[in-house]
Amino acid sequence: MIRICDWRRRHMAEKFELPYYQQVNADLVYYYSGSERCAPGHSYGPAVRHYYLIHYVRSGHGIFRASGKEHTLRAGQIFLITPGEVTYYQADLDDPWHYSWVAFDGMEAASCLRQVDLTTDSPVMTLTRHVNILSSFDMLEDAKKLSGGRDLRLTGGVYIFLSCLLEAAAGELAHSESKPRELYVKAAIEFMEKNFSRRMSIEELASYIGLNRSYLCAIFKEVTQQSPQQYLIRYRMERACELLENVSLSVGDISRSVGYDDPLVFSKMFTKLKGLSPRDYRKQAGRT
DNA sequence: ATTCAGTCCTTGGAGAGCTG
DNA sequence: CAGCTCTCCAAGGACTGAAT
Repeated sequence: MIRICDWRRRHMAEKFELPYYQQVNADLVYYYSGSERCAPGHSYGPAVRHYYLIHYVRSGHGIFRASGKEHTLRAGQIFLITPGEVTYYQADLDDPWHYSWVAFDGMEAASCLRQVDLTTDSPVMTLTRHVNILSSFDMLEDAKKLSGGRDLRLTGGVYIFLSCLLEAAAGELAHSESKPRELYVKAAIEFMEKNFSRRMSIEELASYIGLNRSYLCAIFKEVTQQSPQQYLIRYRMERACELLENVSLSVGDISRSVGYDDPLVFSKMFTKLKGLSPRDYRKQAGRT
């Protein structure tokens, strides 16, 4: 869901307990963006942000400190600042960086960033392949000049920027030499955990990853000691157990919520894995 | 609504072969 | 040679219709 934002609403939101994006139910919210050719030694922090902030190094060098680690960065690299984290960054004295940034937040922000493996523990990403990151920054700059539809265009710009990152990450994945199997499996798990609530085939999963189905099954089992199907079923049943605690949902409702159109098939699978039927599970949990 | 049986479809895994 | 695709086939999961 896209909602229009402006500084007034954000200001009002800060008066309440929930973050702004949660109050407006927004998946992604644009905060600000820009770019700068830094002077030698120019620095920021140590400081804390309450939103996500991504910098893309266009040229030059600099350092980024977060979570007790220092990263030396060069052109083509990205660094992420996560909400609540104390960070510090500084341009190189001899070859100061020129970078662009975009700040955003929202309920889907963390999920999107996880998909490209940008997290608090892994805040740096190197882009070795050509991507449209620069044009997405240009688009954000153009959007700022609009008189009508500015906020919508800026929010769209955040989506485009993140899609460029995903595109880049996919390119890195395809060309990565560091344990690509684990990366494929990780991507497969993320796909399953996002789509478990609908009908999904392993063929579709393999197609999404860009691998042959048989080969994906082989490496998935090699890494996780279980097949993709087994992983998906177990994940669905764990989610079903959580849903069974909500007595207002029927077994049929839960069945459909975890990707089984047919409650009978769901019940059979649940009984097989958990040793008792969904109804008995709910009874045993004392939630009848 | 539930159960059952028959059928169809999907999956996992093995092995051969291709490619850079 | 590693990484991957393609093909094949057995097993079992999913679906459907009939019976209760």
